[in-house]
Amino acid sequence: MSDVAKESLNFIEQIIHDDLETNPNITVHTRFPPEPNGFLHIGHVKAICINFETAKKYGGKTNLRFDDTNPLTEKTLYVDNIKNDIKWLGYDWEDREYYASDYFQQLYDFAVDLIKKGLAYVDESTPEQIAEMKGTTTSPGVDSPARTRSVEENLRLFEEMKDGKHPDGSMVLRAKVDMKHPNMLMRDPNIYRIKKATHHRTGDDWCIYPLYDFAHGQSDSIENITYSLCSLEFRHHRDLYNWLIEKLEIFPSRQIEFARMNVEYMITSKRRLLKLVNDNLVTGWDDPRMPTISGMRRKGYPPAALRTFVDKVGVAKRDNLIEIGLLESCVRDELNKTTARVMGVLDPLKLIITNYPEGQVEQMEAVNNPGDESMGTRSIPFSRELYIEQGDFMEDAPKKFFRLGPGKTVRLKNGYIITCEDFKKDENGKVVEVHCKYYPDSRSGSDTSGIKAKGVLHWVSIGHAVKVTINNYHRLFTVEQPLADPDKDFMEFFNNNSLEVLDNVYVEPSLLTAKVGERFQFMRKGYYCLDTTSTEDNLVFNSTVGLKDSWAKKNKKK
RNA sequence: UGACCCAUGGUGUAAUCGGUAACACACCAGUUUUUGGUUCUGGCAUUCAAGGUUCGAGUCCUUGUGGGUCAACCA
Repeated sequence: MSDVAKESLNFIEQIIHDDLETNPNITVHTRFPPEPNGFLHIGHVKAICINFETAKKYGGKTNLRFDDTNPLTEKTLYVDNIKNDIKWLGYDWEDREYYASDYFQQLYDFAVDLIKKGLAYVDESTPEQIAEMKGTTTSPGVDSPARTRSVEENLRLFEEMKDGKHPDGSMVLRAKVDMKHPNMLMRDPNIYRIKKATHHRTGDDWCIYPLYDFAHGQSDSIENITYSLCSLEFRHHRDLYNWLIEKLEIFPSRQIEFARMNVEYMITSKRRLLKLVNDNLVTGWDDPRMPTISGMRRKGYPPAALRTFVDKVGVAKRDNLIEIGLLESCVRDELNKTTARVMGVLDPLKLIITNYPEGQVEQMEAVNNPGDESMGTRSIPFSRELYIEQGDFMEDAPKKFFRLGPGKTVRLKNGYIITCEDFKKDENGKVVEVHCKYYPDSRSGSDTSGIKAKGVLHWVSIGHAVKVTINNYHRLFTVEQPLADPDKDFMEFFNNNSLEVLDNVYVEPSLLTAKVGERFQFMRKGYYCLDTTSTEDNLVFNSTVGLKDSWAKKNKKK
């Protein structure tokens, strides 16, 4: 059977596919170009995956290049974090770690070349004057008086700029394109400015720095990037990108733009995320509620789930709002396959098995993952006094409630079948103790009792359980699009209950050996990940995502 | 009162010389299940609008409508 089932290509792959047909010798070379001025977030994940995966698909390469042309905002600390995040996501740039700052001399030479060609000039107009002369989207701009300066003078002035003979902001180098161009970015864009600041890598070697439009495309060219894949908001820059490549006569990299993704309940604006951090509304950039890679990692999202997510989101050019459910489904799917099942009781209720011998302890064998035999088994202590969930007992249980209630019978997972015979309440009427009898011949794995129990409950043995802390995380915002309403500040939608700490949680003793970052499925509850703040005395688990809960959904509907 | 980009189900994407709407998530119903998890099965849109070209249009043309982007010595 031939597998020529035409695989559908996204529009970028289509372009590459067509290029390859005309010229099979093309090596697909992409790049991921972050500015090291902050933390990577879910939006960057898409850019990373697209650049790396596209190259991989065509046997090409992807460079990591730090776009560090603004010394005021960039730090080596961010460089290290970014590299760590990309590695964690599962991508490898091998030895191709580059910096725009590596090209400062080359870029300077390009600028000199442009001046010599009569295509760039030094302008000492103020930012206000330059803005004024730009015109508007509906009216053309006017030429700056500096536009007619001679090549010689431009050369001299530009060199003086480089030599630090002029103060910050006193003049800029502009490309001479067209002040009447319909694309505002083509109206003689600034390409070099003076900044007497210490650069995180080049120190004080330079006091003039290229602007984005004179650094990005040129760096792409220098690195022989064939496809420069970026998000749609750079569309208008492409005209300049191509103009500069043409005038400089350098390697013709091609920029292709795709739509960035918007995810429900998430924001990626650095300024706004910073506010959450500064106002201590989250514990930091790696708070598990944050949309940063470090936050999602700490929350327990597996890198493979993020990659699958981006793949399922696809690549196109239209505006989109991705349902958070898609992300969570990718996370669940991955975690379902890879995590060990354990039992933990989040809201304990004491259960006494009245006919079970006092002091007796049995080790029950439990399968770690019913879908993956290779994950093995473990043993769990079973005894007379256990904890079950408060929510698993109801005094007046409806018929469809497959859990415990007076006279009801259930199986204790990996244990015995029990029937409820009695319960105790405190002075407030709250059930505090449930009494059951068990059937000795119903032990898991060797059940000869013939009793049927529809419900299955998780539990822990009180005498053996480990008390831990759980951080239950909920959405950071109360609406899908906190930024959608122009009349309202996004903080109006901040969810003040996004963190719920449970400190009366008991888990099976096997969890004592859990490692930070390790992920588990707490049966019937959800997925949890051991947090970095865990200590030997107190394990802290972060909620990653809940299990699908059709019972809760059904009840909610009523 | 400009230029550029976009418009397929609830959501995100497919439909590769125009050939009769596919996949995933979500949802609904059922199946399986010592997790109300998982599995499996079935159900769920005629493609923004109006014209036009054509035997045939989601795909081409025209005109609308709607949405997005663009004027930092930021990237």
